[in-house]
Amino acid sequence: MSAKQETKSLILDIAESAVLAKGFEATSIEEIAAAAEISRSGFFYHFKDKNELARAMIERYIENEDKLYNDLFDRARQLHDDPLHAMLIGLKLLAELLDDMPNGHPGCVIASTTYQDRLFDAGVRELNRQAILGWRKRFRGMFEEIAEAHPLRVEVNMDALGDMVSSVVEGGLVLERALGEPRTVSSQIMHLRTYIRLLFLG
Amino acid sequence: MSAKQETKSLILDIAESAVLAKGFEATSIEEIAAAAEISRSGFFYHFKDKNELARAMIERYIENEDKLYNDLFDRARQLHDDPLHAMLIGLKLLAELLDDMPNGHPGCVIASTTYQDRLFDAGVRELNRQAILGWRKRFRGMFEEIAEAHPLRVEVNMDALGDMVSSVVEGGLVLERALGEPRTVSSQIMHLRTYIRLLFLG
DNA sequence: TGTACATCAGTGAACGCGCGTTCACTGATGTAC
DNA sequence: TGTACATCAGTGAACGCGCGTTCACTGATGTAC
Repeated sequence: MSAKQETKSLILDIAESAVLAKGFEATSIEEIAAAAEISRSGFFYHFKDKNELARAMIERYIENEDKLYNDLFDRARQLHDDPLHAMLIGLKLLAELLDDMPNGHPGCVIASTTYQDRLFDAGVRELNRQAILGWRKRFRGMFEEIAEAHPLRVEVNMDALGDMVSSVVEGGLVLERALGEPRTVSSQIMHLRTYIRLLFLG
Repeated sequence: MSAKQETKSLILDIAESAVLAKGFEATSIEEIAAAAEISRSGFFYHFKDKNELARAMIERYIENEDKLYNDLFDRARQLHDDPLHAMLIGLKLLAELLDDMPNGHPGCVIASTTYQDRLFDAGVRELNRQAILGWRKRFRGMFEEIAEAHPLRVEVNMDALGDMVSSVVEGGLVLERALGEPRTVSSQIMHLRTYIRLLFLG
């Protein structure tokens, strides 16, 4: 990575953690620049305005999460041939990964920006929407594959079942932050895991 | 309600919907005052500063939610004697209530302020924490009562099960806002309902 | 290898604007006698 | 019932500050010949 891209990436790191702590509007370019050890005008060499920072930050967050899910469920699939057990292993790995974060998970950029969406243009809102829809599609596909091997014991809404993974993570993160209890998200994921097991195995 | 309290309540209504749309920092006293048809200094007759507005807004939100849960699960209990079926009815009523909101649920004040918690003092953060702990206690108690009549078929973390109601609502609201699909939260609640049924009845 | 020029990754000062908050004041309503 | 005073629910002007953004400029590094 070039020096330029390292600075840009540093700016995005700083911005992300500040936005998760205070929200986008309350995060000033001054404080980001200071933390990155450049001047305020140096910031504008990397981003033409604050909205472009938001877009870059969200795009990067979505890419990182996608990669995390890819790696994690690929690995789970290598550990077990059956799609249901691979899913159960994947959820356990996800719970462990979230537990291993020293100060708890810092929060989700999508949740934060969604709760401030009138600050952003339609492009940013569409980015968030597509991210959630992408995860719905990913997990819905996995659940459909599971249902072929293990017929569902009750009728359920498959889109909503696909959404459930994102929903449990988002809900768990809100509670984890509000409570200050580090293992909150992972406990919620373990309940989701129990639900999946009961749904397909009884 | 006195004219004074009506104005105060109007200010809180306006502030709540603005905060849910843009976040607290981006919501100016000027815009709140304008919408309430008073002057900026008129606002300060009702609240000594912006932080006091936040506290009042959050306190009122928690009281309203508590009352909603009280009414809803009291009514469910009147409809069925068995605590499990009362819970299942309560969750169905909750899902219907959320579906009946014309433009989708506007979002949760606790989630919004929790994702901006560095803006507020420790008192406000403690308020949010106690709200979540209160709901944990409420639902954990209900699940324990259910477990006496219907022994659990798998071992689960009861605190996390109590948290699940809040978590599903919070997660569903994030998705509902991000997607712009009105029935998202209620679908998640229906999955929670199926889980509860499977957990206690199989 | 030396030199001229271009590009890169910024700096520093200045801008106009909107923000939260204060303060002296005010007209309408309520209360005491 | 009339009047004096107090309280209520605000107003309007002013304040200092920090914000996002612009712009002319700069020293270090890269490239062409």
